[in-house]
Amino acid sequence: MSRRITIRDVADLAGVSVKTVSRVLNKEPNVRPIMQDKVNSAVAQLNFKPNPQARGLRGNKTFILTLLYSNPNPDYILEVQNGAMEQGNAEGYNLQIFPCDHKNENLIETVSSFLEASPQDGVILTLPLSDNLQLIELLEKKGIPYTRISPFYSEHNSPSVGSDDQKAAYDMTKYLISLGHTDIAFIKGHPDHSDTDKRFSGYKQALNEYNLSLNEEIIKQGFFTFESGEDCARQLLAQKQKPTAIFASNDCMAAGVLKVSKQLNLAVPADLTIAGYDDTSVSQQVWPAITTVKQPIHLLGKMATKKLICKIKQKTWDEIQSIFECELVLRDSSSICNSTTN
Amino acid sequence: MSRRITIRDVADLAGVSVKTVSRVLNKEPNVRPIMQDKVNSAVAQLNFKPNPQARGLRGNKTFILTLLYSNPNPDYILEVQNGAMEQGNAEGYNLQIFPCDHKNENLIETVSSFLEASPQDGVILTLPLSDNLQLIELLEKKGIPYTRISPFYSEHNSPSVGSDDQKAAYDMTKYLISLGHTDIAFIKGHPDHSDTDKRFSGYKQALNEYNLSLNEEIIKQGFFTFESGEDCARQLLAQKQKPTAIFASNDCMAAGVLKVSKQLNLAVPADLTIAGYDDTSVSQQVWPAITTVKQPIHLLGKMATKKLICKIKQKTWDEIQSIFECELVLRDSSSICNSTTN
DNA sequence: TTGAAAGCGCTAACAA
DNA sequence: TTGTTAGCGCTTTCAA
Repeated sequence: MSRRITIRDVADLAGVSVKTVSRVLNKEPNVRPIMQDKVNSAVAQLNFKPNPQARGLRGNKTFILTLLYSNPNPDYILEVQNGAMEQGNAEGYNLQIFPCDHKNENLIETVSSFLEASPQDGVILTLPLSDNLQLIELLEKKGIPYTRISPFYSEHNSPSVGSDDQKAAYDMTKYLISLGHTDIAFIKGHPDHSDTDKRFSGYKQALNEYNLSLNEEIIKQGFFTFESGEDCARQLLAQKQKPTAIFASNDCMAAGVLKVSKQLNLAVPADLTIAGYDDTSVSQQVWPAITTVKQPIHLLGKMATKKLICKIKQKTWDEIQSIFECELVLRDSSSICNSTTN
Repeated sequence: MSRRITIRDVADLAGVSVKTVSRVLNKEPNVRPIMQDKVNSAVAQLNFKPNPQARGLRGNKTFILTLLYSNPNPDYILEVQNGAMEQGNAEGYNLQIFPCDHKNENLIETVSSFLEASPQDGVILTLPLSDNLQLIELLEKKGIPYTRISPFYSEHNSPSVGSDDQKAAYDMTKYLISLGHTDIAFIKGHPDHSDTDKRFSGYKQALNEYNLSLNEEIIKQGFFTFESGEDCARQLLAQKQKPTAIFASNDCMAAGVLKVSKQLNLAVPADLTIAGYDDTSVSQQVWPAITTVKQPIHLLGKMATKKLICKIKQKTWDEIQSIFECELVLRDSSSICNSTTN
């Protein structure tokens, strides 16, 4: 391994002072174009890359962003990671991850000690951490810039991005209604996730708009797990008047519903229409493939990172909260209602 | 935000020199216990955390490990990440991720420029990157310590960890044979992944041991994707003499097989036994749930990290390559062979 | 517009 | 065994 190229080497080669090189590298004003050219060509010639640690030490920066998450859905997390990476790298930041367990009693302590021990320029929070008030308080207290993905609470006036879950759930419900379904069951997500409420609201909104009454008997509390989907499906499909469609708040639970339907010899979609949410791989890999909602997860990761970097650089952004549209992905688990009662 | 606590504050409070504090922090020898106590209590009192950037700048270290991957399987990657995090954090390292695309023509350049721009102490490689000779050469040339997860090639004598894929595939095949199956089809994985060969070898080994002939007609080339599983299944199940069992090299493909079976009105497992590999979430969320092989992925991530840190610290490790056992996960997609021809 | 010098927080080399 | 000093590679301050 050869000796590291430093800013001094560049300065010597370009015949300028180190400060001038620094100015050019950091795009500071007040450098004559001639100087800039000299520096740039020296940089290129030596393939010089400034040492982030040295830059950080002096400027109290790290060029590291941390993604904090506690989410059992690998498809979701990986897509957020990819989006965050893409944007971060484009702007010269690296991405550090810190998976944690939101049910852990010592969460705050754990995160706090992590943040102290490993400095970073900013933090990205995903659900359900986005809504963890203690965590937000901690970040505020420490003065660490952060953005949140899909938060429910917006008191803190911190930048956030999200997708329009309510509208998507509304659209999906409307679609189910358009297929002729009137007994549309709903399986809610985990009460700790704020998504849960938004999706449920969209469902209610659509029913309301079409003058369908809200039937508490066909609204079940799930927990975003496959098993909870099964449980709810068993309850729903054991009722005298079975729903003709079940809208589950995520794909895992929808897959659970599909399993139970098959066990009960119900044909999907002929006897029962199923809809999920998230467009995770399982929704494509079961049969029939599940009709679902696709969130722009990659984009959320990207934009959260973009906003975070703006905040770090003290630049302003038009909107504190940006909401992106989801899209319906129609697959084979949904069809026109065949029920004789309708 | 208050001023950062530095080693000087600790030294002042403890009434010693900064070097003594440094010695205690780094567990260097030749410090009297009395001094150690003084320093430790000052550290605790001030809640002092050394600045990794400053330590790194001086010692040419970063305390950052990078996980390099290019793998379409989120369950796998996230589990590796978690394992690597767990071990890394325990030893004072942070984990940076760098997802890349192994099919990208500029992969080497991309990684190279990433490595130059963002210094780290070591790199962990997962498949298929573990077998990318150019990448390995790059790391060797730059003198960056690395470990590989599940590599096939071991020329480079670098530490690696892996699971015993051949044995697991052998065990699974033997299990299928024990159920009375003799026409056991095999769907191979992507030719770029070295896992593919190991799994196929295990299959062949078992057939051989039980004097079952290798029938090329029921061995198909898949690509680890759901669609390739479907394609292979369609070919296999269109043959005059259908296999009674299909062993797919991963769960995605097994899910594809399951879908096709259902489309063809074959009952699983009554008419067809299906086995997968990887124990990803999809294997549990389809119905019937798929019999599969569980790799100790979390452990692989952990051990790869542990070995990497040893290498960084120039400590030795007994074995250059550690192999861990997989386990069979028997679910509902496999049963005793009912075929009348047997 | 440019440069010299100081210093970010820590550790290595050396001195006491 | 302990302390002093220099310096890692960069940016900031201030002077030219």
